[in-house]
Amino acid sequence: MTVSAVLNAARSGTRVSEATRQRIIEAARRLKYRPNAIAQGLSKRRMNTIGVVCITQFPTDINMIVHEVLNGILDGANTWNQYTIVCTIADWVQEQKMLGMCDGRLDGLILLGPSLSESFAEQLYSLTEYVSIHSDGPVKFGVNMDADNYGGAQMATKHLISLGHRRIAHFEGDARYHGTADRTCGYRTALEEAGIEFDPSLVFPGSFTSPSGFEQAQLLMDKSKTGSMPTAIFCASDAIAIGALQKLIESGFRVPEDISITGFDDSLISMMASRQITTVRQPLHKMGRFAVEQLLEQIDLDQPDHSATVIGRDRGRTTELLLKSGDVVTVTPQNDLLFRSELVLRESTAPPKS
Amino acid sequence: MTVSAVLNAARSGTRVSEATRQRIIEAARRLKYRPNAIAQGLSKRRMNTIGVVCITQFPTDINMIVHEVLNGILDGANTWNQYTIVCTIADWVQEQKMLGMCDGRLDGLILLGPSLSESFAEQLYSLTEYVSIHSDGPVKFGVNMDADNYGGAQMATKHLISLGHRRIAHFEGDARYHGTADRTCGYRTALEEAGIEFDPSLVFPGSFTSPSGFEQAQLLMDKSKTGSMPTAIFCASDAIAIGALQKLIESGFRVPEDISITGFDDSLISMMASRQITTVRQPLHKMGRFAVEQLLEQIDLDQPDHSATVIGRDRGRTTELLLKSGDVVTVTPQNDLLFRSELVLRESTAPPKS
DNA sequence: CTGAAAGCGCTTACAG
DNA sequence: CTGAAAGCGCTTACAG
Repeated sequence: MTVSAVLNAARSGTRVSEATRQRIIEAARRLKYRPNAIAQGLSKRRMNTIGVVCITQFPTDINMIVHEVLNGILDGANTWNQYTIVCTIADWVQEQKMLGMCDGRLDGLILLGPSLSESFAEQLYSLTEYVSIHSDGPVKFGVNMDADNYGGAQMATKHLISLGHRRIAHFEGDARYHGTADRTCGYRTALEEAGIEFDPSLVFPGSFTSPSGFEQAQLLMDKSKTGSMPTAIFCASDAIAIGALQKLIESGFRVPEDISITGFDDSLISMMASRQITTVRQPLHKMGRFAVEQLLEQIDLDQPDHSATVIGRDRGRTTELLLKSGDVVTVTPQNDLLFRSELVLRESTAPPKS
Repeated sequence: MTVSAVLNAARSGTRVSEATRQRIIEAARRLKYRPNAIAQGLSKRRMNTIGVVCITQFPTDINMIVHEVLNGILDGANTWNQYTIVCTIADWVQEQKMLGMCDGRLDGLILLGPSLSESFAEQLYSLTEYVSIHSDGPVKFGVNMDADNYGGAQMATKHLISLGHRRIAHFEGDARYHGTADRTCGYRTALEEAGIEFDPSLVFPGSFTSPSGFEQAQLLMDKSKTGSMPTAIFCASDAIAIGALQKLIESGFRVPEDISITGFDDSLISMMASRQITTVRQPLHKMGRFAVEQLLEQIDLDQPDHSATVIGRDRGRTTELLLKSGDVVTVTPQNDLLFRSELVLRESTAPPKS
């Protein structure tokens, strides 16, 4: 008991005489004593470990989003002295694997891009605290973080309009992700605000990959054989933009001279395409970092220092929070935390050819 | 005891009557019993967890190497039913953090691109088993994995020579990494085998980043103002190649028409440059996967199935192993495991102009 | 100020 | 075949 009290200097509940304290410290040094975290964990029911679950990243996938968020999480884990167990699953249907992790080895879970049924969400919540980022849909029993997809899409589209574009296509991402609809919605709003009629035939469904962008560009060109091509495309991800860019350049279009392209994400890949992509920045690193803070707060409910303060309300429907990091997030009625998006101007957009 | 025997079906040491077994299974189901991994770990001194240590990946870094290896490790962990604790450090001088992880929570460590002093290697080894990938130097008390840097560099250079190039520059990576010298050596051997005199003034030191490649290209052009430019560059990494490519294109050179460029790694970024980069493939995913197998074998020394069989020896200096995965690796006298490199032809190389 | 005792939830000889 | 007992290495009331 005395040894425990001395070595966990933090717990200063008990008072120990200086002589005993020194004797213990000296003995510990001499014996090279190293506390066993498993025994501590068993006793304290706290491992200072968070779990991260994400879909297996295929080696051929250029999508860096998950890794950028993961970097943020690892960064947050470092500053909050937490260990991180990273677990990849092939599919969100592998629910047993997630339940299996909750066997005492971790204190909470961060889910990256999950797709959870409500019943599973409840089951998981009975075992552990969790938060998610980029959830497919509303997340029950936990907080979900995302970028402001609506606002970001609106900004990107407005930017194209301000350059003089009137016919602007939209290449969508995976339909199951609810951010996809938000982005389409933001695009549509920007058009309508500018008095441009929304044309559903300019919206192309797809997925968040560059092959998808490639195909969507092909479809767009096929469709435009009879009429005229749009002068700009708002792509729902950087990967889509890169696929579209490649296809269009192959087909003899110049970007941005003949056609402007914007992406979404500001993933690292947006810098590396043959034309650097104008895009909407999601603060992926910050989102990962904050997920750790948020999760820790859910775990230690007693912890007094809230990571955010309310700074505004919008007709009671959304709430603006100021995070300790200085970032502002919006809480939606569905309890999603939305991080501000930001337009990043690069080479792939320009005014249309007169 | 009986419950334990029944629930760990694996341990069939003790025989239990079918009636008791059913009673136990039924009770477990009814109570939703879930074994506590921490208690198991405390008792068995095995957490089925491996630790991975790597340097913090900065958000702005396009270097995907660590993530590709990590994907391989996570893949291997999945197939071998291990959990993975990922820990980033700012610098390999943060030795306390690595020692601190070895508190019972993990059974072994994989170090990614470490730079260890011999004394620290010994200290670490006293606490846990470990393996490393891309170590800066020879690794004591553990196995290090790497690609065949010498052979890969030789292949890349030979390829350029076979296209007709005679003046070939080499942009080196970080000098502290011992693969750098191997690559320069392979480059030199290829030249000499082709009867081309090695010209030290064509070798440019640097680091494995695209800004480095950018600078090295600048230096090369500065140097060549008086004489003539080489017609090809063998870059020690894809990131270097991408930086060089960008600088050269900016400066009015066409790639590969005016100058050929090869990279090294076959990182995902090599596909995404404005000209797809001809490069040397390191099997990063496989290396990560195998690191898990190798580590597990070191941990469970009793485990009978060796992951490799000896298939050849070279004058007693190196040994060829055939892995269960079908891959062939070479064991060097320093006990490094070298994976075969492979030339990947893409757009950035072509015969010189006449 | 100090330490005996119980408990965290398992596993593993060992005795019946 | 079955279960009492000790042990894994800590922490935490609690009694002195």
